[in-house]
Amino acid sequence: MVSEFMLQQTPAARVTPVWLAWIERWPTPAALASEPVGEAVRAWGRLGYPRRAQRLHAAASAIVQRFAGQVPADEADLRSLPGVGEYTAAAIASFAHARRALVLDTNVRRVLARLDGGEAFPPASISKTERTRAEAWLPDDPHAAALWAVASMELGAQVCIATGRPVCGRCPVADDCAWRAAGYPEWDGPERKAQTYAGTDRQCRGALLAVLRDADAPVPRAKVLAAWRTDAEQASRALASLLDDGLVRLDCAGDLTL
DNA sequence: CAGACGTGGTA
DNA sequence: TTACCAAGTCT
Repeated sequence: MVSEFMLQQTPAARVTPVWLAWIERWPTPAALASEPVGEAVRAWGRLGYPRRAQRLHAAASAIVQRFAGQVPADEADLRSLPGVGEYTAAAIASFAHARRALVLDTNVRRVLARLDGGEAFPPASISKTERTRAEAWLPDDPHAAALWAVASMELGAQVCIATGRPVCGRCPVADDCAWRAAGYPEWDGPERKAQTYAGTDRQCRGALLAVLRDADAPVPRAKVLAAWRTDAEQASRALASLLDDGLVRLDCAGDLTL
């Protein structure tokens, strides 16, 4: 569950060291839930999207309170936890509990779009067609389904990759691939819009939060805002949103902490 | 359903 | 150097 949270939109290579330290420090949901959420945000380091740390901490608390400290195996129960969406619930049910679940991440979606759909990429948002298609591939036996889930995801991550040319020479189903058979037609769907970052509120929030993550004591407001000199108004607004999100808190002296 | 939400690696 | 994007979730 911890790894799945960390892997949401974050490459595995960057997750590994943080995950190792996290699991050693907090081996159980109860261990994590017993510490302040700010410690989770700090331990999250530079993985990005720090609200995931906040949600993981909240999920741990919910597991202690509602599931006797045990990570649930049922998808609906998993979905009731903060930060656990369609993908993560299926992944935990499948990988951790060997349940039959539709694990449809960006890798599997791409594999099926090519293998079955004959297109270079899946649509921007997950469609009914994709779920139906994926369901048809999923074996009935739970253990076989769980194996299919890891295998299809890994195939997408290592072989049927998003960037550059796929490594079809190492693909076990290359001969069955509709996209390959069609001669690798270019993606003709809507432009995949580049995500901007420089100068955004996201970058600003990250800069402010980094100050608090690296500090071992509460920091005066002015000192936090000084981490974003380019636009004082933006910094002020970003800090307000961080406070609003609960990622940053005000101590009794008026200083800021995680 | 589009847009917000971090960060860093690769081509 | 810019552009893309990486095991998504929430609003």
